[in-house]
Amino acid sequence: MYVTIPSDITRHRPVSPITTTAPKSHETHLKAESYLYFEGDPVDWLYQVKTGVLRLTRLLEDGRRQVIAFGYPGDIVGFPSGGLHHTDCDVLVDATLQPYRRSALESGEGDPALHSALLQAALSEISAMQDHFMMLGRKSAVEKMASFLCVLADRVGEDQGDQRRIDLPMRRGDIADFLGLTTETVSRTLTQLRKSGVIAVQNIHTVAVLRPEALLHLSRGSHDN
Amino acid sequence: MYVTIPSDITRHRPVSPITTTAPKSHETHLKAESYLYFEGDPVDWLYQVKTGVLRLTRLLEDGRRQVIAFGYPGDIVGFPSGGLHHTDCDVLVDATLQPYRRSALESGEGDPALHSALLQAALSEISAMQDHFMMLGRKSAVEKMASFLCVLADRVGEDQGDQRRIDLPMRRGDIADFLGLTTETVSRTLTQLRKSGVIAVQNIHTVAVLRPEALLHLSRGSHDN
DNA sequence: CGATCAATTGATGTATTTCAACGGGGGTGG
DNA sequence: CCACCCCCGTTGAAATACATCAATTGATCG
Repeated sequence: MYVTIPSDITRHRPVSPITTTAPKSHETHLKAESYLYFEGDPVDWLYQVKTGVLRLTRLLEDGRRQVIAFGYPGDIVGFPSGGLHHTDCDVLVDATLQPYRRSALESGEGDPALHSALLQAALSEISAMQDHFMMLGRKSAVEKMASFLCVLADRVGEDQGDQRRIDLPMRRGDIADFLGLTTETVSRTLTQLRKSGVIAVQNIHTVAVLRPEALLHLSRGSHDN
Repeated sequence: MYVTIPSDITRHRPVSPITTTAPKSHETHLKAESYLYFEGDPVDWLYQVKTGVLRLTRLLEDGRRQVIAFGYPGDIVGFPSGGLHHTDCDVLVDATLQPYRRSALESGEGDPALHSALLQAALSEISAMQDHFMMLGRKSAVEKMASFLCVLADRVGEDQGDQRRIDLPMRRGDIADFLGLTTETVSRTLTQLRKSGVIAVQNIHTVAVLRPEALLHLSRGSHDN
């Protein structure tokens, strides 16, 4: 999951379960805290997230970290480059994964539909990452947080009465490393959004969106509230 | 071209001319200032840059801009998502392009080798963009500029005596929008690098790397110098 | 040669980081 | 079962990197 530009045009990229002849039997279950793969590992499988949440990270020698993406249901993780993984990937929330052979993407012999679906997923990935560039490079802290919450609300928010509830299984530091901020700034920005009545923080891992339009405006940088 | 992490392992991703049966006759020539495609255009062709430099940009409603990438020889541009282009692309330096049908990537009928090469290019793209995330989200201005110059020196630098000459055909504002900075900061950072003897600015569009190791250290954030 | 636009440099402002202290929630061990 | 502890999140105060605003220089072109 990347922070794409909220726009009614680019709406909802196909979070489709890849429909294919693949047998459901091979589904993999992983517990929180466990690692799916490490940077440098050879890629044998790609995975589509069915349930749960993954975290893809990249580390700098001096300890600085970038959370590349969160893996939410529908996302496909593990695209190889030079046959290798280029991030670490671990599990934030117990997850169910549908594995696909790397060869299904790269050679595609066997199941053309699957091959095509994986290819399209890779291409969507590129596009989504481009949006994410814009966010990392050009947006302020509030805009980043608002954008992040918008995307989450849209993708995995759950209706609760008339407001939308968002679960944040990751830690503040993960959000920070995802958005290019510090934990302190993430925290401050959340309280700021809370105090301005845009969201409510029900507990550390749950926020509710009280004024969706306001949140969207903030994500776009409309400072005219 | 993205700002990848300079590492002796990840060295030089295959900037290979796609070797295939494709006839050279179809090469396209484009003059500087001209546009190759716009955001929203349907994708019919992908292009491998043979000579020249392209600029891929994405615009925000309020005018903020992100330069997604520069297209240097070896790079492939125009990966579709949902069949559409998601950036604008125009020409910085007169360019020669080798076009490939979108179908060569997506259906691959006809030329399996070409299909595979384009797919691998897309996958490298994802990996390179992940490195770029790290740069945008976690690096300081000096680190960004140093990284940028390192990558350029490595990819398109030309030996000049014992130092390496880099051509910067783009404007300062382009570099800024690429690295998530302002033109002023780009300018100041360049003079800072110049005054510290790491580079020499021969003219607005040409810098020479005087101390490559120092530049590399700076790009990594080694502040002990 | 003057006009124009980009790049540089300076002065000032500010958003975010950094450093530091505090508090709360959850788990563990006594 | 309670107490303690540890980690994480929050909040505050101070520092700073970068942006913003503004003026000057420098290049390019008719």
